[in-house]
Order: sequence, then C-alpha cells, then structure tokens
Amino acid sequence: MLSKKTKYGIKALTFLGRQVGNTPVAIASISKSENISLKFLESILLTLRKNGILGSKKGKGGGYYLLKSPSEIPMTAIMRILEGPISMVPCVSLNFYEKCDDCPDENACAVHNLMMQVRDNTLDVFRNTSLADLCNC
Amino acid sequence: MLSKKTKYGIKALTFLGRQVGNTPVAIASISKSENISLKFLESILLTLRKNGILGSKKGKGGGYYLLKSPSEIPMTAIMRILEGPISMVPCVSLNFYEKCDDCPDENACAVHNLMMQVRDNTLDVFRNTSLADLCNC
DNA sequence: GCATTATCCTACTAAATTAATAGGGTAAGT
DNA sequence: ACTTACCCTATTAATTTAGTAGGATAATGC
Repeated sequence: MLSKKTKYGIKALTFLGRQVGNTPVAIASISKSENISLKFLESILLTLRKNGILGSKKGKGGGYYLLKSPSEIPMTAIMRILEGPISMVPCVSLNFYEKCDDCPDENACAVHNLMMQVRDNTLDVFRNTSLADLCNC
Repeated sequence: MLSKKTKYGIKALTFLGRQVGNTPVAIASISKSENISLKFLESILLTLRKNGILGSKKGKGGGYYLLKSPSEIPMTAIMRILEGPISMVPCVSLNFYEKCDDCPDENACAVHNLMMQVRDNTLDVFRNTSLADLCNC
C-alpha cells in the first residue's frame, strides 16, 4: 500500500508542476488546495527539498518550487525518495537490496522470481512516466 | 512491501504443490523445510483453508493439501487472500474499492491515474501466473 | 478405549511503522 | 522591528505486522 506520505507528496509536486511560472508556493497554500495536514506536508516537502527535487525560499512571498521542469523529474526518483523501494521484497530491489533471512538460494525461491516480474512491470510504468505526465491529467 | 504472511504463505503453497501425489503434509514439516515459525505458519494455512485453497486432515498422518491442481490456482487469488488488495491505493482497487477522503474528483487525481497503470501491470503478472509456474522454478 | 498425533481456534502481546503534532528557531522581506 | 514562512527536532497516537500462548477437537493406531 502506498503511504499517505507518498500520496501527499505526489499531489503536492503535481500542484507545483501545474503552477504558471515557477514562483514559490507557500506550504499553507498547497495544504488547503490538496486537503493535506499542514505540518505533515511540511515534513514531506522538507525531504523532497533535501533530496534535490524542490527548492525553497523563506520569508514573505516564499515557499517551495520545483528545481527542474516536470518533464525532467522521473517518477522513479519521486517514488524512491518518498516510498523507498519500488519492489515488494528487499531481495529483488535494485536500490535497496537486502538478503532474506530464510531462503538459502534466491534463484530457487518462487517468491523471488515472481516478485522480480512484478518489479520489472512496475518499474516500466515509473520509468516511462515523469511528473509532467501527472500534471497533464 | 509484501508481508511475511504472504511470503510464507506462497512458500508453503509452493512446497505443497511440489509434493508428489497430494497426501497431507504436516505444518511442522513445512515449517522446518521453509524456515517459518510454526505457530505463525499455522495461522496462515488456516486462512488458506478457510478461503478454499487448502484442505486439511487431522490426526496421525494428517496435514494440509491443495484442493486443486497448482495450474488451477491463479496468483491473483492467493495474493488477494493473503495480502489483500493488489493495487497500491484503495481508490483503484477492483476487489477492495474505497473512496479517498481527500480528493474531490478521482478522474482528475494524478495519483489515481498513475496507480491505475501500476495496478494493471501488476495484475497482468498475477493473472498470467498460477501456482504451477512457481512450482517449476 | 486410550494414548498419540496434528489440526483448530481465540486471544493476547511485542515490535515496528505510519501519520501526524508540538513548539520553538531561522532567514527574508517591508 | 515586525511579519511571514520555511527549518528542524522531538514526541505521540494509531495502526499494522509478526509472532506467542494455551487449550479444544478430531482422527488414527495399538
């Protein structure tokens, strides 16, 4: 299941991507428009800034803005920052790999092989989608 | 992330599907072979039985066995019983649909439309895979 | 018919994760 | 100065997950 953190993060990014120009938007403004708890959203936008997706400006007229154009932000990046691994099990993860405690042989594991297929399919979607695609719908 | 419950359940089912004949296998036997906590596995097999995937036999020589041949058990069924919804958000779920609290219009929601694609791709994998496919690898 | 074997079933608990909330600090603009 | 709005750490409440405990019930074999 997708966490609220990721869901809210994507919604906020989409909102920012739909702005004309790239002027900073206050958290409170996004919070209201998208029905997201202000404080929770604050922490989400903070991690997106720390991970190089967003820039910010303090003081009056300040807020958050995209650092790149939406078409240059792939969904894989957003998902990995907000949700973590894209795969359903750590043992098939490309960026967050971990060995299973049980399971002596990965290649012989039915779950491993099945989840590999799921990962590839999910990855296809995220790799072929950028924030721009979400903004135009 | 896939829960251990689902992971263990799939491993147990695969183990049962690989048995020659269809004689009952004791929980303890599966538990040992697959490195799964006996009591936890017990509860998992119980739900699989209550959902029509497994049959059971009590007493000496008893245990669990598949009610159908592995090729007749689609992964969609197993996943829905053990893991629940296949989609990442309730608002795109076919079998466990729920409306979002936020989000006035589903069709205008970027997350909704993206997760629809992910669901379709994941569903494709599970629909085209049966337990038999897992047993032969 | 009694001991043994193995599933059945409810309830409980510990740990981890998620979804926030609180509250003050810091920088920018007027 | 004063206001606006992000910055940052810590705490908490709720939920989910993973596993445990302990006995009830049914089948089998001697």
